[in-house]
Amino acid sequence: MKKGTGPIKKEKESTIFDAALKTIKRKGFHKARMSDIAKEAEISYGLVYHYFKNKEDLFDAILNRWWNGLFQLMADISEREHDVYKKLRHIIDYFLDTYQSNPDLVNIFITEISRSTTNLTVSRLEHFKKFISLTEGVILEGQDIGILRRDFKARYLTNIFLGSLETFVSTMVFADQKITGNSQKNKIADSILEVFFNGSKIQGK
Amino acid sequence: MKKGTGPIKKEKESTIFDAALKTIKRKGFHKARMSDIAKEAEISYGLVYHYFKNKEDLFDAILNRWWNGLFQLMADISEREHDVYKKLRHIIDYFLDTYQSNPDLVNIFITEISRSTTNLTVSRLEHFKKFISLTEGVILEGQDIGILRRDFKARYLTNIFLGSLETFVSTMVFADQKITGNSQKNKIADSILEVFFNGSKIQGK
Amino acid sequence: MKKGTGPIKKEKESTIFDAALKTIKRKGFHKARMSDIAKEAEISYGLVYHYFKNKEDLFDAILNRWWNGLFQLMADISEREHDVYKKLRHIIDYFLDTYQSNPDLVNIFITEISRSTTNLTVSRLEHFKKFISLTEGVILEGQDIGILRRDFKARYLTNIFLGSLETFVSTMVFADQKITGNSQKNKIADSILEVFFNGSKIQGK
Amino acid sequence: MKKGTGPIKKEKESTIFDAALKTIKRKGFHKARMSDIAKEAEISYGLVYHYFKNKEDLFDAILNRWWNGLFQLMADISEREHDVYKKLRHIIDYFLDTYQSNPDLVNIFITEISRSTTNLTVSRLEHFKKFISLTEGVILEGQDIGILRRDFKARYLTNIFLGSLETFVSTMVFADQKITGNSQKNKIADSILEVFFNGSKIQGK
DNA sequence: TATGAATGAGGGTTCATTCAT
DNA sequence: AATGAATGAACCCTCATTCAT
Repeated sequence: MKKGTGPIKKEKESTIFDAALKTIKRKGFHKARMSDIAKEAEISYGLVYHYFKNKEDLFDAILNRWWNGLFQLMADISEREHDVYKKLRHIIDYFLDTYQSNPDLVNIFITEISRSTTNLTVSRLEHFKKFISLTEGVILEGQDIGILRRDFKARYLTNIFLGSLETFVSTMVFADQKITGNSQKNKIADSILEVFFNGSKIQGK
Repeated sequence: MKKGTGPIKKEKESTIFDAALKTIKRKGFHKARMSDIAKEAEISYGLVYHYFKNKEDLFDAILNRWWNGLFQLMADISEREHDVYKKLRHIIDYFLDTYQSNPDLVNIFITEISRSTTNLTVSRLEHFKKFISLTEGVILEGQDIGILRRDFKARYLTNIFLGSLETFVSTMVFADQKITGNSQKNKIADSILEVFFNGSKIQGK
Repeated sequence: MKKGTGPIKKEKESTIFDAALKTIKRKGFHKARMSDIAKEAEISYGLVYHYFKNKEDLFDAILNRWWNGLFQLMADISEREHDVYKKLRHIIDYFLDTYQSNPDLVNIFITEISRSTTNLTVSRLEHFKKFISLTEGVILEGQDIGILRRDFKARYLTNIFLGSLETFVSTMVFADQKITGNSQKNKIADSILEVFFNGSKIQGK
Repeated sequence: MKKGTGPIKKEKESTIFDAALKTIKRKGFHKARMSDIAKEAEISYGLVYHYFKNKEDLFDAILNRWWNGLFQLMADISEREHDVYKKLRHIIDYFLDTYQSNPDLVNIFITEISRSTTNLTVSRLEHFKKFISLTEGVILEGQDIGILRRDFKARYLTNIFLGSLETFVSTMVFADQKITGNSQKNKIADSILEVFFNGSKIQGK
C-alpha cells in the first residue's frame, strides 16, 4: 500500500547496480553477461529486468552516476569558484575522489567510454562533448585573465589538460593502484597541475 | 606459423588484413563479424580461416603491425639518436606518420587497445608495458642529462608525455581529422613537445 | 471451483474479466500479458491470480461466457420455438446481440477460437462440436418438415449457414463496424437468412 | 565458383520450408519453436537462419507460397476465362487443389491468417484486401452480365461466396478430412456453387 | 484482499568456427 | 585456394507464476 518504501527498493537496485559495476569492470560491458551480474548480486537474473529495462539501460545508469556527479560539480564550480587554478583542481579532485570512493566507476568510465567508440551512442557522445566544452570554458577564462598562454587554442590546452588527467587516472586504474589518503591525492593533483602549468623542463633552463 | 612468407600468399592475406582494419575500425572488434571482414575483402568468409587461425589471431596480426613498427623505431632511436628531445620527437612522429599513412591502424590502437581492458590479454598487456618502459628510459635519460626536472618520478613524466600524445591523437581520430602535410604534422608535434617541456602558463609569469 | 458466487467477489472479478476481454481483443491471447490485463483493470497483477487460477483459466472463463449464453439459447429454442426459420433467426440474433452488447467477446470468439487451432484444447473443441451438432439438429428438422432441400447432407447445409453467419460477423469484427440499432440488426439478419434460404430452400417452394 | 547450383540450395531450403509447414500446422505459429522446425527438418537450428532471416520471414515465405499461387490464378482468370461461373469455380478449385496437394498450407492459411488478427501485419492484411477486391470484381461482373442479383451489394455477395468456401475448407481442415479424388473434389465445388447461385442468382432466371 | 518483488524456464537470434566439396 | 553450408554454444530478454508481507 505504501508507495514511499523507496529505500527498500533502492536497496536491491543498489545491489544490482554495484554488481553491474563490479562485473562490467571485470569483464567489460560486452563480455559481461546479465547472468554474471545477477550471480554477482546473488539474485535471479530475471530480477535485474525488474529494476533495469535492459543491459543498455543498466549501463546508462552507471554512466549517469558518473556524469551527473561531474556536471553537478561543473555547475558548482561555475557558481562558487572564481579562481581558474582552483577550478581545474576541482575537476581533478572529482576524478580522484571518485576513484577513491568508487574505483570501479572510474574504471568503467575510462575503459568503456572515454576511449571506446564501441559503446558510444549519440546521447553518450553528447555528455562527452558537453564536459569538454565546459572545461574549455574554464581554460578560456584562464586565457582571458592572463594566466594561460594564448598562443595555443583553448581547445588544444583543454586536450592537454584532460589528457594528462586521464592518463594519470588510467595508469592507476590499470595498475589497480589505490589512493591511500588525502595527502597522496593532493600530491597527485598538485603534480598534474604543476606540469600542466609549468611544463616538465627544468625551470630556468 | 610464419605469416610473412610467399608474396603470392601475401597478396590475399594483405587484402584480408586491410579489410579487417577497415571493418574493425568501423564497428569495433567485438561487433565486427568475420563475415563483415570477408565481405569487405570480397572473399568468402571461410577463406579468412586459411590465412588467420581465428578472429583473435587476426586481431593480433593488426596489433603486431603497430607494435612491430613502434618497437623497431624504439630500437632505432636507442642506437642512432642521442638527443633526448629528438627521441621524444621521433615517438610522436611514429604516431603521426602512421596516422597519416594508415589512420585505421591508429584508430584501432587508440579505441580497442590503448584504453580498453575488454580486449586486453596478458600478452597484449606486455607490449604496452614494454613500450612504457622504453619511453620511461628516454625520460630518465633526460633527467640524467638535466633537461627534465627531477622532482617528479620518471614514470610520472612518462605518463604526462604519453598522455598528451595520446589525447592529441585521440582527438584527431574521433574527429576523423586528417593530417594534410608535413608542415601540419610538424606543427602538431612541436606543440605537444612545447607544452610538455614548457607548460601552459604564460611564460615569465 | 464455482466462479459466480458472492456479489462482492464478483465485482472485482468482473473488472478483471472485462479488462481481460479488452486486452485479449486488442493483443490476442498469446500476446496479452497478465500484467497488461492487470494494468487495464487498474489492479496489481498478483491479484488476478486470486480470482483466476492462471491465464488459461481466465481465457476459459471468457469462452464460457460465450458458450453458456449460446447453449442457454439453444436450450430455449429447443423448448419454446417451433418454427425452424425463427430458430435459425434466434441463432443469428445471439451473434448480433452479443456483438452489440459485447463486441469484444464476439471478436475473441471469432479470432481466437472459431478458426484458430492454436488455442484449441480438447474441451474447447467439444463446445464447438456440440454447437454444430445442435445447429445441425435444427437444419435436420427443416429438412424433415420440408422447408430445406434434402439433396445435401444436413451437415453440409449447416456449414453453409454457419459459414455465412460467421463471415458476416467476421467482416464487422475486422472492420470494427458497429450495429447502431435494431433496424440495422434486423436487416442484417434478414439478409443472411434470405440468401441462405433462397439457396438452400427446396426449389419451386 | 558456380552460382547457379540453385537446386541443391533449393533442396535444403525446401526441406526446411516443408518442416515449417508441418510444424506450424501442428503447433500454430506462436507455439512452433524454431528448434521444433529444425528438428522436424533434421538439421541444426542455426541452419534455418541460413535460409530464412527469422521466424517471421519463414512465415511470410509460407504465406507467399499461398498468395503467389492465388494471385497467379486470379491473373490467369482475368486474362483467359470469360465465364463468371467458371471464374468462381477456378477460385474454389485453387483452394481444393491446394488442399489436395498441400493440406498443411491450406491449414495454415485458414487457422493462422484467415481469421486470426494475432499474426496480422499491415502487409499481410494487404494481401487479403487485394484478394477480396479481385473476387469482388468477378462478382460485379456477374451482376453486370445479369447472372447475379443486384439487390445486394457486390461486397456482400463476395462475403457470402468466400464465407461458404472458407467454411467448407475449414471443416475439412479441422476434421483432417482428405479429398480422395477429382470426382469428390468436383462434387464439393459444384455444391458450393450450386448453393451460392441458387441463393444469389436473380430469381426466376 | 492486495501488492509487486522474485524466480527461472523458455525461445529467438547471432556468429565464430568447422568441414565437405 | 576457395566456397558457403552446417553446427551449436552463447546470450538477451519475456513473462507466467509464486510468495512474503
